[in-house]
Amino acid sequence: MIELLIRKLAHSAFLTEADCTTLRQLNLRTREVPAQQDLIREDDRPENVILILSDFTSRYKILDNGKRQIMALLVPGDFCDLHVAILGQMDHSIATLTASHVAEIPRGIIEDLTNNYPSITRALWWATLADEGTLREWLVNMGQRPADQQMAHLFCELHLRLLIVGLAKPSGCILPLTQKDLGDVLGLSGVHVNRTLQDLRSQDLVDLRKKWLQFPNLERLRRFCGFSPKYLHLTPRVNDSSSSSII
Amino acid sequence: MIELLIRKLAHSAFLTEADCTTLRQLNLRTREVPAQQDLIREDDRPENVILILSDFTSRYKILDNGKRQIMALLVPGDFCDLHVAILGQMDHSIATLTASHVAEIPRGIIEDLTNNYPSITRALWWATLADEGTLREWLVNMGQRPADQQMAHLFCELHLRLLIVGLAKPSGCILPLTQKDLGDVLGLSGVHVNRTLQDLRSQDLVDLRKKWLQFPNLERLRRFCGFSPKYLHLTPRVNDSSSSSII
DNA sequence: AAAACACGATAACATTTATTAATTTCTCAA
DNA sequence: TTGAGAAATTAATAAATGTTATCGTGTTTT
Repeated sequence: MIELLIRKLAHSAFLTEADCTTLRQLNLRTREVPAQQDLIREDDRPENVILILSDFTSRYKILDNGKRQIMALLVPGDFCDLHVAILGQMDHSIATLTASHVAEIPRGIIEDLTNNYPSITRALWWATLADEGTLREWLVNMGQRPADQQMAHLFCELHLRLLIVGLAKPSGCILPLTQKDLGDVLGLSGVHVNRTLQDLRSQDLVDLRKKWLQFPNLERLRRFCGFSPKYLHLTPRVNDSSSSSII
Repeated sequence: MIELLIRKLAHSAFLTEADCTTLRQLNLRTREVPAQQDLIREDDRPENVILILSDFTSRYKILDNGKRQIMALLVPGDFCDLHVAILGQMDHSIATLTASHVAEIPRGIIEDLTNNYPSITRALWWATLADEGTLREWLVNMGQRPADQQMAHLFCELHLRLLIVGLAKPSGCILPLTQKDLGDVLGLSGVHVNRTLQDLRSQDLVDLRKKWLQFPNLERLRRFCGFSPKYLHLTPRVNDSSSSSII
């Protein structure tokens, strides 16, 4: 299971073979969490760091008026709360969208890693900073792109992030969100998500059915929404022919 | 000038008196930058860390279609790029909005601080993480709040951030942005910014004229937009009566 | 002082997106 | 297998926001 994390961090340009060995020796206890369950709640002071191992998880906030904004989608290999250690208190919640497997890593293990393995530390930093880049890109997406391009952009991003951890095909990937969930990610109503999805489909850009996202023509899709993955800060790995062509 | 930074970091709950002394001994070289000038450009690999000393600066991205999204407003006491050291390459640009004073801090000084002063290090971490919280809140703002509340929320945030560094009055603060700039922050057209501003004014919530933001009734404004500053992670300072009531 | 220019205000109109509600399809549990 | 609930679809209408264009005001430049 830790392989997911290794595959992801391999794109940071910092991880060495020795680091991989170190990580593989970690003994992770995994557990299954039902759908729509909070992993961490606003105001919590989490003691452990949670690593997502399967399915999708969301950072979200719910406003006084009952509206929900999803601020991040976490996919396998992502950490929930690597950064909260210092802050102490969560200013938002994290919940599964579907039933998921997660690992809880005691904070002590993380501290040991950051104290003794500088390149792993740098890789973890990199992961946090890539998350930040993603957050900024979502803001750009929401502020400046029309609904269809915005949605297409999100799909391109998720597809690439899943490719990196070996969980997508070149032609498509899973998308276990309801249209309402998607709306809460994009800041759109569920009805408009539906309309937009059909619009993308009619343009032969995206075909979403039964939680599977299919891209008839990925290149065209990326051009359509101006997707440029620079903000994910991926470093192509030299010794992996399959991933060198992804980006 | 470093006092600005100290005042800000004092809200992190980590800074000691000794830290303040350490910071005061830094010898900063400041320079003035004209309006609308890039401090850092996309793809740069900045060698120094830039600290804002006066006026407002923006993180932004420009899309293929020419639209600009401002992803952050930096106010005096904020760092531009504390985090890019590891990432290496900027995925966005930073530009002044009006003529500004900034200090360039050699990376070596930052490294010295983080190597030898753990509580300063934690305070710098805190600043980065508060930035992240702000970014998330902007996303919530854009996705779920109508234009008037969204704008009011931005004003409440800026006012509080300026209060912290001693640059605002309880009743208002400076806002050196054009309506177009505001639109690029909020994801609204310039025309709609104008409409919304008048709307807020007619509700006696905000009065913006000549770059000065006046709040006839701050409490009502905060209630109007559901402003809750938890996401800024401010720790009230015990020995400062003026700031303890701000939050 | 005059000219050029940026900014703000206003209006008319177009477009996008939200809301509500009704209907169908799908999924999952009994 | 069936029934109940969730999710997706569709349509009609309303509301929010964008676009374009014009005009006035103030500011900077010459």
